[in-house]
Amino acid sequence: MGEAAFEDLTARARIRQAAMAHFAEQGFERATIRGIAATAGVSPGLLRHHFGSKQELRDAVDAYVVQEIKGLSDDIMADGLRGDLGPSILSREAIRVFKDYLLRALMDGSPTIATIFDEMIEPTEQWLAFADKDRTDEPYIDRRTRATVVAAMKMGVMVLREHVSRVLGVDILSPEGDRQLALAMLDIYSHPLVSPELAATARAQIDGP
Amino acid sequence: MGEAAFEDLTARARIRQAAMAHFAEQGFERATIRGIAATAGVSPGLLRHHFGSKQELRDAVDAYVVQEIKGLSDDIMADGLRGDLGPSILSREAIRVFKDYLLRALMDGSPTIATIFDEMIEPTEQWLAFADKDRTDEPYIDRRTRATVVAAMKMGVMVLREHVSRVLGVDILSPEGDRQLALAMLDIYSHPLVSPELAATARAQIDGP
DNA sequence: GTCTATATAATGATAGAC
DNA sequence: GTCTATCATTATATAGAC
Repeated sequence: MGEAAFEDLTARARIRQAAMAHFAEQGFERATIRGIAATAGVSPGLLRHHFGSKQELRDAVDAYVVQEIKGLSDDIMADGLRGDLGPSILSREAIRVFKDYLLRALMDGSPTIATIFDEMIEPTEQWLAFADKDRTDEPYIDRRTRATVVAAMKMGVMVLREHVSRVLGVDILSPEGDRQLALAMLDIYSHPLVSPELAATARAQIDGP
Repeated sequence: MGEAAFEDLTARARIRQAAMAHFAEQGFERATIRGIAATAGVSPGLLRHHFGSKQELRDAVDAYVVQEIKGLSDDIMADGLRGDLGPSILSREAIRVFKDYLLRALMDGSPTIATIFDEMIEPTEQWLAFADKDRTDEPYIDRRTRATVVAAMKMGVMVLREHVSRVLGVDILSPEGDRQLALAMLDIYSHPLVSPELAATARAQIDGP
């Protein structure tokens, strides 16, 4: 799905696509049925005919996005929704809409979309298990907790992409920005940001009082 | 500011406080003038009298929040809005509202609030400068870029706090959740997540093709 | 399946009295 | 400074024609 020409889609699919774009760009509240219908090239009435209400339309889009995202490889999931996808059924532009929608929905608190975050934990945990092999000391915090935080860190950068892009002077969703971000994350992940001594001090401070 | 009893505040201040809470919880769009007025215990008309319009009210709250946040120590800034504040003019609950508002505004794209993110970069850069002393290899990416990403990572965890809290089973804004989060971040920061060899391979993959 | 037209509700904005 | 009452707009929801 997603590669067919917009005009070739059924009205129902066009409405869904248009809704996804509008919700992603403007958020659920600001997006209007009229605006979505206009983009889809249909009347507001037809929107109701197919989806019932704005909320139900949102639910439908949520379910669709979850279904499509879960169809993507675990690679992408583990990568925190950033990184090259290579050959995919989804065009690059379509991917961007999915990302945007997902990030927006994550903050709007959609229960359906929340499962996506949950499913990012597992691969991250496996990644940490691999990294833990090189450790000499025992982790003070269980792996699942650390995996959750790491997953949130990776996704959080995307959520704040507007600000990251502004400071860096390059859109991190562009090829060049994506490359810079990947290199920066790689560098950060492969080097400690806090020395063992400092960590011990800070830990004592947290646990102590 | 912020410690005075709500009822003791002037109507104007109560409106501002109520608006901050409503905007933070529901976002700018969903929040209503009537709702804010009700929380503030005033009429919708008085809201207009003092602030002119909903947008101007938002601008006023933005400016107020920026002013208050910037009054806090650089420690907190560098800490990415998490960590203990110790003795402060702001009560713990008030801090939470500030955090919530800030995080929401960061995503709603307020230019005024954006400056807060920008000012987090500098202390993060200094932190990285300190960490870089322990490095043997030369960073592939300039410090400012890495600082921006690290700052976004830290803040991103807070932005996604709803999901992090759900997975961990504890509100990361609660004392216990805050503690767990601090320990997890400390552990993550003080250990490489990617080995040098793997990093080199990945880097070649990014830069190569 | 698709449209037009209308009803209903909510909201931001406004005017004017006290 | 503060309120009540009202306007004008907009958006969703609905009904019914084609």
